[in-house]
Amino acid sequence: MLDLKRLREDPDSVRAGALKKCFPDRAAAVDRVLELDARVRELLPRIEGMRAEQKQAGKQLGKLQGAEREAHLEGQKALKADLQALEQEEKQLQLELRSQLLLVPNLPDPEVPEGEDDTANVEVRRIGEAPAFDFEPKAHDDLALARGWLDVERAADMAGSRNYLLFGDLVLLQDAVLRLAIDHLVSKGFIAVDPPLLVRDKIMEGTGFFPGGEEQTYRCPEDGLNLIGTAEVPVTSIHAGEILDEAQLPRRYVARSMCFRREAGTYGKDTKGLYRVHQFQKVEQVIVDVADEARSREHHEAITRNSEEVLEMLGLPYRVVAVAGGDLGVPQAFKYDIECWMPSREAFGETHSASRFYDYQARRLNIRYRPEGGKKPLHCHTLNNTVLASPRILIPLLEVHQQADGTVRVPEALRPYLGGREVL
RNA sequence: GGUGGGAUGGCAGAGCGGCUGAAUGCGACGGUCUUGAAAACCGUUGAUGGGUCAAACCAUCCGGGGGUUCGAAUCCCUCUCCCACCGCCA
Repeated sequence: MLDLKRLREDPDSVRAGALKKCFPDRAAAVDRVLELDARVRELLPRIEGMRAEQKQAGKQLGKLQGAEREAHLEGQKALKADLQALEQEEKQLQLELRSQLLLVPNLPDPEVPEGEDDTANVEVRRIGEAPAFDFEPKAHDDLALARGWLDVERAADMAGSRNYLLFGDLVLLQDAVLRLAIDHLVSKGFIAVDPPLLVRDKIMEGTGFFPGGEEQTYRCPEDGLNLIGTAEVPVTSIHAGEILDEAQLPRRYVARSMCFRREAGTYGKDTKGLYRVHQFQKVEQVIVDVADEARSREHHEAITRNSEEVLEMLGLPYRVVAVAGGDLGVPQAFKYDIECWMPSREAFGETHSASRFYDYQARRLNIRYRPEGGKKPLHCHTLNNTVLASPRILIPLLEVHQQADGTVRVPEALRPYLGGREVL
């Protein structure tokens, strides 16, 4: 969430930010927050004054005896009743204030492209060439089906649409590519994490997915738990409520996890193949560091590069785009998507998403650090990026490296993970 | 699932219902000493909100929520988590 002080001092830019992100109703939350805040600030001094009085008088009461004590007691009881009424009102206001504040989106950075949706995204760079085939290339699912690597019909029978069964070498390939991704990040000093996949509501709220993302989430209300849609959620929350030493920062984590998404409201969209599915595996990188915008920006470039390096090792052509305001989520300040070339689509398809948040998530999760010199704790900055998500990455991997006979070339970097095999 | 014990400041760990925002130790920070460092010694050191140019000052916070009381870290209820043992089971 945003700093209430900042919102108080500069509501216009917060409102403008929400509009740039195409959240008009959330821009309205800004006004609700201001109104509630004003009422709290009017009420609070009165309550504090009364409490001070109660405290003082109470201390004297402890020393009094007899009739004097009785008289005093009456006054205290009356004060208590008045105070309780005001406190009740204040509590209500604070609850409402917080829930409205949670709705206010993070401010988009100035360089976020204007625009309503992903058609306004701006290409930053393009690496690699779309492959030219001297035969009729297959789509990944047709290829996989022909090789007995994929079955969507039986998967749908047991689990509904947008599910899949993978078999044989494709399973091994998937494992290889995920492991390559982890190893690459570990070699850069990231700490490998295996996080919980079911998390509490407040963790979903802390990372900015709730309120708003409930529809996209598989929920277990009996237990108050939710299946994560990305390891960003548990990993960013590792240090929730803590005050870290500056010397411990930055924290760099890389997590491999299963991810679950309901994909509500996407009926009929991307129904073919393995592009949009309900469960998938993802290797995700997360950084928690000091509250320094310049450093956040450096980290953002670095984590984007990390993922690009993996794509380059895999021999996949891709481009990086700066995501437009209307395509940004509530908590992000800026986001790069990496899109891989997918021959069957004759287009780039999103495979990665690198975001920086500044202190927006850290404020919600209350992740702080103590700056060198023992000064006041500050809220950290957080960032994250996909390293690799499968089965989506299998789309370009199969399609780009396919051969005329239906086999698939294994990129050199992957061979050690597949027993040295050059072709699948 | 059952029973018992526990949750206090960055960490460890005390705490008769009013004199406790909290002893003590560690750590951190500042200083003395030293060529420099270590050790030793002295001092400072919780968070949040309000307030102030900055202070002073005021309020709140002892796992979360609720209650008893004029007054709660301290008593009661409840939830969560941790630890131990029993039962059950991958």
